Amino acid sequence: MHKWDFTVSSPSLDDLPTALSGHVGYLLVRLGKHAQRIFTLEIETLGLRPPHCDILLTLADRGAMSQVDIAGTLRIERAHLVGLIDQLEGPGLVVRAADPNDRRRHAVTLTERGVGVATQVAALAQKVERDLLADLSAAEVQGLRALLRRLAKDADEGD
Amino acid sequence: MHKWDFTVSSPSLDDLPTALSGHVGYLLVRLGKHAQRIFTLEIETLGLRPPHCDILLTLADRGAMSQVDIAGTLRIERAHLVGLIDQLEGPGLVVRAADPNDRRRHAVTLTERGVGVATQVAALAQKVERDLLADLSAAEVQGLRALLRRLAKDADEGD
DNA sequence: GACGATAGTTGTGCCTAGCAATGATTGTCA
DNA sequence: TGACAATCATTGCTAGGCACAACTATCGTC
Repeated sequence: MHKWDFTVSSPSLDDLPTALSGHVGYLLVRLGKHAQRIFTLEIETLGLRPPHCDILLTLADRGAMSQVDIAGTLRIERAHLVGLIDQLEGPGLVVRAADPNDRRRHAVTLTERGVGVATQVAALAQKVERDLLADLSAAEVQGLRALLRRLAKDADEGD
Repeated sequence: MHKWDFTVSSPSLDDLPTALSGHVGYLLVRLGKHAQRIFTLEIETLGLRPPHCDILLTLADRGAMSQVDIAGTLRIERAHLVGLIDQLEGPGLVVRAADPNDRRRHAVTLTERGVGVATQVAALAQKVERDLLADLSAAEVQGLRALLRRLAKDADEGD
């Protein structure tokens, strides 16, 4: 005889102590990791990881930027950015150009190919967004986004 | 003459391309990391890291649990849990006991000291929660929590 | 009693993140 | 003009989080 005849359902939120699942902070951490995970799987086919995509989308929106500016905008360490830009420059998605006004700076710019990949990334991000918010109404999504934006702004000011 | 007389304000959400800041997914990732970061700083004084606290709070709520159950509830790898339990057993916050019914299992239980620390952790979590949600009304917090809970539940079912 | 499944453990590798230090360049100020 | 602090990109080091494979001991099934 089986000791347990029912299949053990994957533990859901209901199994969590309210000391965890009742906290917005914990939910944010958990959902943030989940969103990161499914996005990572989605962009795997492009040979990119999340920070690469953040950089591509930022450059697509802003045009040329120095590495300090990119790092500041995306809250990435300058030091890490070096390798990330290298990995984007390898396949020819971005180029580093010397800034004539300030020879310490490298102006990072999207190539034509980079623009194309950025477009694909944006499409995949939209897909992830739809999957993530499938069960919410348009009004709920709008309200959620507004609240999260306020929290994010508060967090930025707190630094 | 200074080239820039104004101090460069820390880049906020307004500096982000809407391709990023307009996505709930991106906001969740960013806020999740932020919540994790301030909580980590808060519990540093206890010599603990976030996963330790998750375990302590879960055990405080559930009583004795096997390591697989803990791992399943908290979505932590069994393998990773081994070291975490070790680190909690070292200072005497939990104990591993042999389960008489199943000698493969180790029943992990809070010690008296563990119960005390779990209480401190819960208090710090409350503090972080207040800081994080300082600018939201009670009704907004409630609405936000409800939406996040639904998303978390969807995410669990999707696995 | 043989066999597959489960629990705990060990090890490996990748990604993320923070901090220190260096060389080149720039802006400031005496 | 020249000394000096600050800035930019880079390299190196350290550590946590996470996923996966493999091993041993034990359990449940047949």
